[in-house]
Parts: sequence; structure tokens; C-alpha cells
Amino acid sequence: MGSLTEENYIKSIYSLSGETGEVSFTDLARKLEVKLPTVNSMVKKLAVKKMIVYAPYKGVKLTEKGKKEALSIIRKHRLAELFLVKVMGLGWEEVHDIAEQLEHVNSARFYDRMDELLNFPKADPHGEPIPDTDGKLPAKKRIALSEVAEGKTVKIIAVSVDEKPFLDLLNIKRIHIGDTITIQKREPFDGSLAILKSGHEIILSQQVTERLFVE
Amino acid sequence: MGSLTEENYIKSIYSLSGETGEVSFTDLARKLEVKLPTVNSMVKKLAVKKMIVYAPYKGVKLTEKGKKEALSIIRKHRLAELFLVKVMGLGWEEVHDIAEQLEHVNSARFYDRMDELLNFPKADPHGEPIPDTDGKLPAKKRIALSEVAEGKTVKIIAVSVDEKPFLDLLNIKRIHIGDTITIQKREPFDGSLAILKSGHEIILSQQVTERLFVE
DNA sequence: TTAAAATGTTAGATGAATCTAATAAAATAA
DNA sequence: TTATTTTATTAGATTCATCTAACATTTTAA
Repeated sequence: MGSLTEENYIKSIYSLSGETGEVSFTDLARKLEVKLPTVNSMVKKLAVKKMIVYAPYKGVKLTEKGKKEALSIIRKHRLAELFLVKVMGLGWEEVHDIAEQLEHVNSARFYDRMDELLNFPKADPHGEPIPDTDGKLPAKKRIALSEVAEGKTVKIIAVSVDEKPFLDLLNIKRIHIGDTITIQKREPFDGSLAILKSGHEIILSQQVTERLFVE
Repeated sequence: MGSLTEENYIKSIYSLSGETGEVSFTDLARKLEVKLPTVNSMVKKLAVKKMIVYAPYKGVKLTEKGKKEALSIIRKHRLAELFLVKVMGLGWEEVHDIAEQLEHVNSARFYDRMDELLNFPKADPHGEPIPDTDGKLPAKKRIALSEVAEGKTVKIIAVSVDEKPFLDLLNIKRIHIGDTITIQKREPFDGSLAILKSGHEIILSQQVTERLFVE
């Protein structure tokens, strides 16, 4: 395991990886809130440790070893979030920041015990899948709410960000994981949706519907 | 709050403080496993932050502010230990290292919730008192087992160190917080004690009896 | 009471993670 | 296709926590 900083780089690279797995230095710098040269030197260091592959002026990409490390951190983060909600009774909007700290705790016992107490859960409070000890991720097929056609009825299964402002908004709008909703109308001008949840109409902006996953 | 390193210095100074509150640089260096000049420069830094008072060639001493900080960290450590044992079902000998990490987690919510779930406990699994949010420590009068006269019957209420090798030994000897024992004989040569616990004789070396507190 | 030992201090170096300023390469637009 | 903009790199500085080596002070013991 690397330093706290290294762990954060690995995690950020993982979360920014799209189809190709390539991540740009600029995106990384923005995500980590550091300047470009900082990313540059750190990336070189991670390349020496075989966590990433990298060629000058090309993007950066996790190796298998790097991916495994990322998934181990994500596992700890998501277990911690679920534990904080289910066992400790905290709200889903307030657990992210605590989990950001707990994910760096080095103790297999601590996390295995959490896993046991939670009865080997498949997903965190935001619907995100929890990798197993070997870094395997339960597959999932999910669609953004923004992609669903008018008239359809769907179930909300996940959110794609777990930052407090977003979750606070969902709480206010009374949207939760597991809710079943019907798409009533899509406003062509701004892409906002009018949805129906147990008889009540709720208006959600496109920024919100892009971050809600349904099935 | 200071850096992780600063927190560790404060905590070590607190735990090394005896009657006078003065701590020598040499002791601090040994405890923190760093060299003397390192302690020297860190101590100067902590003095600027008014966490300690210090004059050249004299020992170092926590200010009221420093003591408060120390007690806040100790509160977190002890709550975490108790939580790991009571809620998460870990053994008292394995929780110290995890608590060393958890004590640096910055979240009042996390710790207040623990406190609540544990029903505002007074002591950790090793019998050490848990400071309250204001840094107040429940007073305690306790005697080392090594000081108790032959023939007396006493109750074990605390241990003075919570490192694994020591606790493993206690587990092997079947000594636990809350046990009632009778001092049968003190061996003059090495200070070891023969004690009686529910009919069984147990031999404890002086190194052990000095670290067991009774009432 | 002076010499030796223990303890504390200063100076200067190192590695980690960051920065700014200057420069180079690649991608995009005129 | 050349000029402009975006993206990445290099060089050199800074801060934190640490180190070693040399020196100073205080305590202890001969």
C-alpha cells in the first residue's frame, strides 16, 4: 500500500476512467485540486511503482495492479458508507466525508468484520456495487434517468455522485434508492423531467436526472 | 486541529506527563521513535501554536489548550476501542492498532454517534476512563496490583498499557477487567505474585502486576 | 570539583508533495 | 496550413517531517 496521497491518486484515476481507461492530466489535476506539474511528478512516481502506465504527452492508465488497489480502496469506502448508515444510523448524505477518511484505515479485520455485520452486502447506500476482497465488482446494467422515455415506469437503483449538496437536494425532493417513479413529461427546452412518485409530481433538472440511475 | 504528526506528539507528551507534567525530549523521542533533533524542532513548532510551554534545556509541558487537544484525541481513541469491542465484536487485544488510526478521524458526528450507541460509557475495554466532549476526565483512584498486600482480595479495574503482547498474555493467563482475585503470596526475589482466581492459582510477574490496576 | 556521561541544540541535508514560471508538444480553429 | 489554444513537461522553490554530524549545556559520578 502506498501513501495516503498515492491512494487518492489511484482512486481518482479509477473514477475518471471511461471506456478506454485513459485519463488526462488536466482532469486529474482538477479532481485532486492540485496543479498540473504536481500531477505530472506524482504520475511518474506511480509509474515506477507499476500502478499505472504512462508515456509522455499521452494520458495515464491504471495497470491491473493499480486497478486492484483502486478497487480495494473503493471496497473500504463503500463498506464504510453502508456501515455508517445501517449500523451507526447516520444519514446517507453525511457519510461520504467520513468514509473518505475511513477508506485509508489499514486493517483487514476491521473491514471484514463490517462486511460480516452487514451480511456481505452487494451495494452501498447510494446503490454503488461493493467490490469483493479479490477486487471483483458485481456487474450492473443501469441507465441514467435522463435517458428514459416519457411514460415509462422505473425503479431508482443508484446515484452517480455521493456529495452532500446533491444528496441534500434528493432528500428535499424525497427521492431515494428503491423508489419507483413514472416519467410524466420531459421539457424540451432544458431537459428537465416531471416525474410521478406515489401520486405526487416532482420536477427534476437535467443535472439531477443525469446522475440518477434506474432499471 | 493540527497535522497527524502534531496530534501524535501531543498525545505522547500527555501520556508521558507525570506529577509535574514535565516531559524530557529523550523520552519523547523514544516514544515517538524519532531522533532528538526531530523532537526539538517539532516542539518549537508546537510552542508557537501554544500547545506546549518550553524553555531551552528544560522539559516540555502541555498548556491547557494542549491538554484539551490531548484529551480530545484520547476520547476518540477510547470510544473507538470500546466500539470495536462492543459493537463490532473484535477482541480487546486487537483493537488498539485500529483505534490508533480511527483517533485521527475528523468528525464530531461519527464520535458522538458512537458515544450514543455505547450509551455514554465511562471507560474503555481496558478500564481507562473516557474523557467527555469538554475534555473532562472521570476521576479515578486506583492502585497497581504490585502495591497490594498479601492476603487482600481486590477487583481488577484497568490495565495501564493496551499493547497486543501484554493483552495476549493476560488472555492466556485468563485475567480480565472485572475479575476478583486474592493475593496469595509475593515472591521477594523477583516481586512476582501468586494470585487466586476462582480457585485457580495464577503466577504473575512484577512487569505484569505493575500494569494491572485494582480497587 | 573537575571529568565523564547524559541530555539538548544548531546547522545543514533529504524525500515527499506541493507550488510558480517558463517551455514544449498536440489538438483545434481560422 | 499556419496560428492559436489546450495540454503536458521541465526547472527551480517551498513546506513538512525527518535525518546525521557537530556542538553546547546540565547532571552525575569519580
